[in-house]
Amino acid sequence: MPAITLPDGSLKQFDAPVTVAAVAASIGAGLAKAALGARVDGREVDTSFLIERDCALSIITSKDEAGLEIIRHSTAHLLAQAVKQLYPSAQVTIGPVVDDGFYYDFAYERSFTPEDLAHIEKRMEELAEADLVVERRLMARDDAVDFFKGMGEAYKAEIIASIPADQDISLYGQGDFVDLCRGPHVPSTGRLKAFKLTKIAGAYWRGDQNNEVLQRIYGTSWADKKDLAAYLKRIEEAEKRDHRKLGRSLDLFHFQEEAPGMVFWHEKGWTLYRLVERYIRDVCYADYQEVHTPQVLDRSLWEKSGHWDKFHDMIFATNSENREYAVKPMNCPGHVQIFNNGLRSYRDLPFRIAEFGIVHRNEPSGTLHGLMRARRFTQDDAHIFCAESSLQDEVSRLIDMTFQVYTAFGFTDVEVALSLRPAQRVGADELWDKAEAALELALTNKGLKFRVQPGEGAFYGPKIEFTLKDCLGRNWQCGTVQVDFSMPERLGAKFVGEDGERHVPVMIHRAILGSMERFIGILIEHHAGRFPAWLAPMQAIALSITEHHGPWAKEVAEILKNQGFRCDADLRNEKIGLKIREHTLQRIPYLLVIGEREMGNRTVAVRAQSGADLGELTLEQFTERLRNEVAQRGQSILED
RNA sequence: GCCCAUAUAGCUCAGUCGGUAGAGCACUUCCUUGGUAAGGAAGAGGUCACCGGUUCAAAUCCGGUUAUGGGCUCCA
Repeated sequence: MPAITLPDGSLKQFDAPVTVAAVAASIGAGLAKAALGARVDGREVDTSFLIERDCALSIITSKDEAGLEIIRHSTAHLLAQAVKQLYPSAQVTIGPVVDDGFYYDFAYERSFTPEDLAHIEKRMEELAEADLVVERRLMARDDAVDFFKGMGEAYKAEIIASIPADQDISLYGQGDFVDLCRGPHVPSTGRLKAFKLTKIAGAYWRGDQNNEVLQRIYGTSWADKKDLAAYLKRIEEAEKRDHRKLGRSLDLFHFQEEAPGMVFWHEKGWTLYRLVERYIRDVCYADYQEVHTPQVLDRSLWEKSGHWDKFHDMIFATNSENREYAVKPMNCPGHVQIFNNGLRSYRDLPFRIAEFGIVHRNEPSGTLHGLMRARRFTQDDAHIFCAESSLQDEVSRLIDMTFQVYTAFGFTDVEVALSLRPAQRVGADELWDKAEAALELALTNKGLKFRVQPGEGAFYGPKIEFTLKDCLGRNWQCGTVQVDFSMPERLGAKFVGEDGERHVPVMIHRAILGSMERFIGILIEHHAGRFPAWLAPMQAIALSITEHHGPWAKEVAEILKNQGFRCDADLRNEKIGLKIREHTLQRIPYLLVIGEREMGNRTVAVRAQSGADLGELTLEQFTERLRNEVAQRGQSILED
């Protein structure tokens, strides 16, 4: 006789075991229609689930995030069913839910084409239209293995075989299709109303590049057509902020075939770059010695550091006069040379050196991605040589610094991860224990949420990683703090301790932005090219209404430039409407319109990026406003 | 590096069945001297990414290379 507690606290009594669907129906016809699944004492189940005991129940509908996941997961099954019907020799593998959608991986003798995708989608619509009932059943593991093997589904059988032997396996069937699945799923395929297949891609079986390539089909699925349309619109809008598009339209940079993965910075892009660089120099290098080390170093140094062994595939090597060189892929060995140049005392620690270090890495061709993943990039790199005892304090300061900087540039959505010791590593376990504990404690003390990634650390030490998102929500690692037990030793770094003996320092590698290029790419997308005044390559432009007003427009631009503002004048013989349109599209923060009245009063009519009319201002009034805005950079520096 | 797709004027893109290339914007010149998101006219501009093949004939079909885009793997 189950007594069911509903989310509002009310109690429902039943005389006999009931299904979730029946409970939903007893509450209301609308809910019965909307129910996709339920949470029974926290566990997600289907609407067909039979409730036999007292429990807490909440019905899941498409309004819940969990409901959307059920819809997406079921749409993945619908995809698999359609593929099996159209291409019977295709084998199914896995089909999980991802952000905003799902994918399904198939093994098939050829690649799917965009035309195939259209056929598949059409078949999915037919299957949804048919409103097939989705049924769950249990099977013993070994029986399930035989069952799928019998169907020729080798991959499924392999997956099931890796599940512990004593566990039962749940299968979901709809029409002629059966799939291994934990569930829950929608009660029938008619609940899937708004989906679209979006792309085809290759993906390695079990994510291992030594395995065969499967055909992955991505799709998106929503509660209704309106949500689907909104999603597609959102993606379309996001694509407009793509830094590669804005890089061209705002004349910031370009790439070309002769230098794949290497940026040609144009004047405006380089101005932005230098503004970012200046900020980092002011804020992050204050307690550091800024240095600069050679771009090309003898190969033997890279062999000694261990980089040659580990990274020679991506090192650009060169030789000249019978010597072999490597273009530096990292700055650390160079920095160790500076530390080693002279005898260091414990009194010199922590010894902090920083460099805007230009590195070249011959990244695999398929991984390049505009500014985000380049072959030549600049790290806001620094290395701290310190005693083990000050490790935690240094790390703690670095975390503060990282958040201070991200906040100043307008980023609040920062993900933090802690990567721990990998299987292959150097250094004693006690060292790793201490270093991992120091990093973890530093993060915990800040009250930060972070993801722990076991086995993901560098071979030389654990690391903290900070990631930011691009316009399509893809994560890019930017800042990093890494502890290194290996390189100081390998490259002979030593200091004289209080005891008069030589000791090997611990080395911390850290970058706040990570890569200037990547960070600027994300910055462009984050602001959609509409930079705050302190970052805008061009802060204001004086627009003459007719050629007659040119002299004052020119003078305005000169006066502002002399005060250190980034300003220009547009004196072309064009209508003011055109000039406003063009410079608005160029995302210049302030347009200074100059006509008869302004020339007479020695003023400017100010129009903001937003289109807002700020009225007629004297140059003193305007520059005060601009100066205040630029000073916000300073404010974000001061806020701790 | 792997899978798929793409590459036509400075940019965005058409180009049917294989018959030697088109638009809009930008550019140049001229007209227009104007008040908050495109004034008008004319002109110029392409070895259809590159290399090879098929064909009487290739932007178009086939193969290769390079680059780019989306994923995978890897990475800041």
